[in-house]
Amino acid sequence: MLKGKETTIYDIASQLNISIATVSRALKDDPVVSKKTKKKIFETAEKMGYRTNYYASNLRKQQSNTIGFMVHELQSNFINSVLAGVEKEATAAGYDLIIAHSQENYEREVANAKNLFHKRVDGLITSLSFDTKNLDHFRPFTEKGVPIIFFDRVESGNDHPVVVIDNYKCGYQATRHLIDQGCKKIAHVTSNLARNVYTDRFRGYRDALAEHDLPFDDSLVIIGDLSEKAGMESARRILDIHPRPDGAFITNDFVAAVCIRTLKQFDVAIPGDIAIVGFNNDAIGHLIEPALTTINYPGKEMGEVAARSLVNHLKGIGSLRQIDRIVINADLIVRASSLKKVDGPR
Amino acid sequence: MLKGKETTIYDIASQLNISIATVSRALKDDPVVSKKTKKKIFETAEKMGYRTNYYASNLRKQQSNTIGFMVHELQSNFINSVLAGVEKEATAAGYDLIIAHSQENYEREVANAKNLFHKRVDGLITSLSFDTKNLDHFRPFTEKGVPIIFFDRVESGNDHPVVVIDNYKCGYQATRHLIDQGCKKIAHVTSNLARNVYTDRFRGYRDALAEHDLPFDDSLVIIGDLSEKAGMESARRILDIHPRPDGAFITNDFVAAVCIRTLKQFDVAIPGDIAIVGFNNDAIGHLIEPALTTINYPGKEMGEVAARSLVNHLKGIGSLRQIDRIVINADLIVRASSLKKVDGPR
DNA sequence: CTGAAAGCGCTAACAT
DNA sequence: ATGTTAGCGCTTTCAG
Repeated sequence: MLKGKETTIYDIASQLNISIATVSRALKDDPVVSKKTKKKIFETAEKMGYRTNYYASNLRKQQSNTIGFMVHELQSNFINSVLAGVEKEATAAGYDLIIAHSQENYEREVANAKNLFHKRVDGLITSLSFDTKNLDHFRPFTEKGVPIIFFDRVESGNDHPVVVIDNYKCGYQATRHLIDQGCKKIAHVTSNLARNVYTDRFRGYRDALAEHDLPFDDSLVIIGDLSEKAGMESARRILDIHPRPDGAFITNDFVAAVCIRTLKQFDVAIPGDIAIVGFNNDAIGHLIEPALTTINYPGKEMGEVAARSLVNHLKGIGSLRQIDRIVINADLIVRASSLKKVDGPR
Repeated sequence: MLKGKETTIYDIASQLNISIATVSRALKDDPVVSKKTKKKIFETAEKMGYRTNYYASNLRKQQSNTIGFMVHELQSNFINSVLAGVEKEATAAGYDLIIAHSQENYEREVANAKNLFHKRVDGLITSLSFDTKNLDHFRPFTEKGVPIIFFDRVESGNDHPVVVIDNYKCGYQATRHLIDQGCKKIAHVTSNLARNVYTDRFRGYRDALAEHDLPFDDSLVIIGDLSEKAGMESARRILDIHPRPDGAFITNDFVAAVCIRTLKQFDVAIPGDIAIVGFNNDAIGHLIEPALTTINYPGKEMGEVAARSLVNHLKGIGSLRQIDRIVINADLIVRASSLKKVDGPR
């Protein structure tokens, strides 16, 4: 970016003996410029290797054409699906993306938010960290009127639109499915119950139990982070329960996969002894054995919807102000790991 | 970004009755400004809710503080590890990231390159698409002196530094390991042999065979893309070979996992009938059964190294000019899927 | 140590 | 349909 003088609209203008205003207009395809001059301008721009200086343009226009994407973790299948969706829509609409990840850490999230604010993103798409306590760090955005869309892990009761799935329903469905399969004692392996996604799934689990006259038992709820270690520990915790549960609803496919592996090592038959339902529909789900029953959580669609809504708002096509939440479809995918009644494939 | 007037250095200056130059200097912690004025300036900046206008700053300084990250695919474990590494280093050094993905498509890659060039990235980190034919679209960068670092999928014989693993050695190691396990007929499931990563692994495979007096047989080389469908087809191709291979080196863990699943469905014992080695060390590897022997391809480290090298070059600490390639360590991880001689863990 | 002033490249209101 | 011009907010000589 340093070598060789950059061509500017001044260069094009003087080359063609016209004014910079005309060049500027032509370059943005303003219909007010005649076809002929436009053509000349485009040609010489091309010839002279002109490239727009977005810094000058943004400075002048007072907008950044940039969307911030701040998430708790980048190395996650789900988040990456979302990112792919966001990237697709944002690029299509001519927006850049600045990404920041908080490594599940509140302090870092605050720092990232500050940074994105200073970078003057036009809008923000974000999912909260594990231990995010409050939303104060988003206040500057609100004050400047920078729209924020939360997805997946969201905080209830704020003014920002939210893109989510119906976690309650999914939790209910998953548990209900296990009950339908004849499970009487269903463990629930999950994560930080302060986060909406997990509370809602938990409520679904509880209500499904209640509606089918199964007792809720606190000791069946196993909480951990989403690590492999936590998965193995959860499996051991399940093994320590007597009598042993005959079903488990695990709110993360990776953890479910680790659990299944560990349980099998202890000669527990899946689904025979314990039927298992995961969550997310990661690729691992149908590669492990038995194939994992799970909830399909369509990240890419979620990203597309979030980005599209944000972009439309920014462009003045429709507003986010009227929107409280957008709920994306998510469904149960039944595979072998939960099928007690019918024989699974193979 | 529109609501409420932004505070500028002018506001701070007039508030404090000093010049904007001093404010500007203080804000970047220029040692030439006295401690006292600096303190005052920081305080009122904070109080007035000042935020740097990077567009003005970049315009003035003629640099973007932005790094482009252009890859063939965003929904890939490997790429995401790399991205995580790049993001970490770039953020630490105060650079923004613009990401673009080409969906394995040459035309889109060309368009993305053009876009990033126009966005004036200070440097570019990229991995080529499946069918990228030439590097012409990178010429503008070269001409302007914008440094490019290629990783993973690279084109040989260009002037840009490259961050890779020793694919040849890894291919050799993987094959050698299978030979050590007693395999006599080893299939090779891989992808587009025009891409360095796959050619090099292929050469390693061939040479390992040759060195151990095993004949090379063209019909044992199975080429496909990296999809699930391709994985299943590859497995069927293997099954169609008579006599059946007793080993397979598959250059992608996901494809390997699909192959294993499919082979098992046809009652082929892994590793008993066919020993298998994958590539990448994705998480699936140790969740499937048997656990997958693979090559650990450390994406995050690769991203970190690439970004750090680029950043250092941009900051003038060390230059990329002297560097042709940086080779990251990658090693064989032996798990059950290839262990014919010893019994694997369960 | 501080200030004055020029100018980075562009947009848009206002002319013509 | 085209031109003139005033900034957008910052950095950086050059002067003091």
